[in-house]
Amino acid sequence: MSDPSNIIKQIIGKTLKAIRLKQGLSQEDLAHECDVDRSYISMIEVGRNEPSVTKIFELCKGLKIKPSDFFKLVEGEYEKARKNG
Amino acid sequence: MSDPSNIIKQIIGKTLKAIRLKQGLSQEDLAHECDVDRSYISMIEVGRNEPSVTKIFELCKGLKIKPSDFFKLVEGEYEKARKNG
DNA sequence: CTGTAGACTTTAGTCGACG
DNA sequence: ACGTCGACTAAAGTCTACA
Repeated sequence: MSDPSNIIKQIIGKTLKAIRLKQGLSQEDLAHECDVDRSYISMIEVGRNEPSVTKIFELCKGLKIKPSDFFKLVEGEYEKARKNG
Repeated sequence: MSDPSNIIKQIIGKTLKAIRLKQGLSQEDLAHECDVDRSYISMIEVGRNEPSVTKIFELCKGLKIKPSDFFKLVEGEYEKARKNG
């Protein structure tokens, strides 16, 4: 069906990982901060699962960033991907 | 525990409906624009289902708004809800 | 035009354990 | 410190049809 499903999943994972690394956090650290499973964070970052908006809000809380800023980054990457193919 | 799951679900639905109505669109119109089922849009607006980020991007495309703007509205309502309880 | 109800398939999300 | 596999429960998402 609509293929953007995979694109966004990948971008979310990539974005999450970039922010986490920039803050010098391990997946375990973040998992503990947000009270979510570490293996689940791994799945998100790898692009295997697409987290719900609720989960993203929790993740952002752990990362101390605003969800709207996170989604702005995602949107930026999405537009970039759509331009290039 | 505080059930943020439900809160965000409700806010997304409420936000989607507000934007849709402001544009004078019916659920059917929007469903046709985005190529998603009409009954599913109803479920979202009523707060029964929480749409994935991918779905929200599709919905925003049909509404001709930027996803980041949508999430900004959601975040605003979320903060408001957290302040009041 | 909208909400809801089945019935159904796919995916998210949790958890323990292993390389 | 990270990825993944397996198994499970819950929820997303599709579609038809009725009030």
